[in-house]
Amino acid sequence: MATGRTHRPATRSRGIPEATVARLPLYLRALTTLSERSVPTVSSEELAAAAGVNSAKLRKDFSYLGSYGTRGVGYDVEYLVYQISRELGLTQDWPVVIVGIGNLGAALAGYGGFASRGFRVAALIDADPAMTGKPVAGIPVQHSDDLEKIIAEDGVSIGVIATPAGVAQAVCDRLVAAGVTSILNFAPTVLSVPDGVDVRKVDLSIELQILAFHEQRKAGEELGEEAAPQAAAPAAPPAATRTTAEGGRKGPDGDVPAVMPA
Amino acid sequence: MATGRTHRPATRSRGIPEATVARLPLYLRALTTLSERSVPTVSSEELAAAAGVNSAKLRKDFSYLGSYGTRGVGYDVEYLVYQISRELGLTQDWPVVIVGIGNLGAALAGYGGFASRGFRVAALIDADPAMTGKPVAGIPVQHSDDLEKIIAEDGVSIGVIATPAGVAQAVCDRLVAAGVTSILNFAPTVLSVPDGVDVRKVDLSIELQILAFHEQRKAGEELGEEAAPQAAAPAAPPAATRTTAEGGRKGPDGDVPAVMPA
DNA sequence: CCCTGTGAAATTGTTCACAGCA
DNA sequence: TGCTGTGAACAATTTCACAGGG
Repeated sequence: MATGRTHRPATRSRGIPEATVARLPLYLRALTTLSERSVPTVSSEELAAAAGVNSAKLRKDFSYLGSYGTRGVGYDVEYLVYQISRELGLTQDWPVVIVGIGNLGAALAGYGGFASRGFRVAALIDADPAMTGKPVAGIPVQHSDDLEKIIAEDGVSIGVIATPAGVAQAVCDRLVAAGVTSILNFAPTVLSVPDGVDVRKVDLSIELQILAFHEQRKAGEELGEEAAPQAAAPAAPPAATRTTAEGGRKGPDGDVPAVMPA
Repeated sequence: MATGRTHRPATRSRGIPEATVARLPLYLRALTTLSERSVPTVSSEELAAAAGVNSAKLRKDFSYLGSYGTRGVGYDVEYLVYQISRELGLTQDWPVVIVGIGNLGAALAGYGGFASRGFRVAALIDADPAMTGKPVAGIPVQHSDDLEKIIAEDGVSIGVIATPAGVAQAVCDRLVAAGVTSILNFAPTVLSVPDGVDVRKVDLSIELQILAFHEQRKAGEELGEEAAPQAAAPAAPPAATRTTAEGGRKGPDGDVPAVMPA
């Protein structure tokens, strides 16, 4: 992902599959809920249901962490909460800076899920001088001139970018230069970072587009596909006439359910 | 994903791999940028770099859509923008409702990426009567009592949930009952929906936890793993003594780099 | 006998490498 | 000659199904 950074070259460390890592927080949340309800143990079936996955997958995932269950019984909730937390590194404190305190940055600053799981908002940073000193979610906003100093002083290694797309790469570069090695990017841009820096992206518009794709499919299945099969293709194909693409393989409707609107 | 809904039972439709669908918006964004700069054509190499993927993957992805490139030349930017937009269903208008107008909901309402790509914010809905009528991002907030009416009148099929976790399932149920078939969920809960309804989740805290995992790994590689290998496990393991898990397989440090702190 | 842990099979996704067209 | 399109090799992930401990 990101741009640099292949996978995890040498040092495959322990080798917990990435897909499993991505689900651990899900399990942890479900377990936390059970813990609050003082449920002592869960079966893989129950926990899987609560986390929205299937039980075989859950058991396989847990098998990468070790044998933490009891056959015939299930998993001890408290113990598992601890093990997963430790595996995820949540038993330690992670100071985080949020850069770009617009609506989104403010929402993130006030998001309970941050504080609850070992993450501490060390600083809110914004380039607008008018924001400086203004408290957001109880934390005073600092000016971006001090970014490097703040990161160094607090030993911040995780940065959240909630700025406009235009400045995201510049902010990213400064964060990385100052020592940040993990970035959560909300700006709709591809960030390029040196090897060793992790970037995760959250992109609202992409998620919606994926939904639209499936939504369109649903509509096309019920009826016989309609919704403007092709109003008017903006530019014609590359060079030559449309011949190639039209007959070449798929084209606008290669093998859709095909019913022909009218 | 979600809770119900297996994969896409019968009607495999055209069969564009899910992983490819998830990348199409990425390509589209890169292409749009090129289009704005009036670049006429791109090679798979260039486009891949702009989208942050490798070129073989990009070509393979495009091959599922059809043969839209020209050998020896590359892809026509405008034409490809159109083809991908159509494939994603962005050539039609998608009215969207956002439920829960807190900081996050407001950020979403004002997010440019929504309006720009065929998505139209049809309504903002909140349960707080004090919010009703108040304009957010230029759109007046409506009360959740009218949710069903709004959805029916505007023919909304995509809903965004930005409410507190506690009410997310209830909101989801109402949306689905009213006819919404795609949901983008920002609340930290697993939503359960009937078959045929798609749910995508965006979870800030999960992303951070994944970053923390990798961050921890990095720290553990440089030094010889430290950071409190296990301060004090909260509850002991299930029943019996720790024997099983400790010697059984992995336990707290099964095969970590192992250097022993002190 | 219930429920975990896990090999092995099935599926999905990625990368390679090159044939072939413009 | 340059770059797409794609079979085939490879890798990751999911699912099955069942051995085996409590």
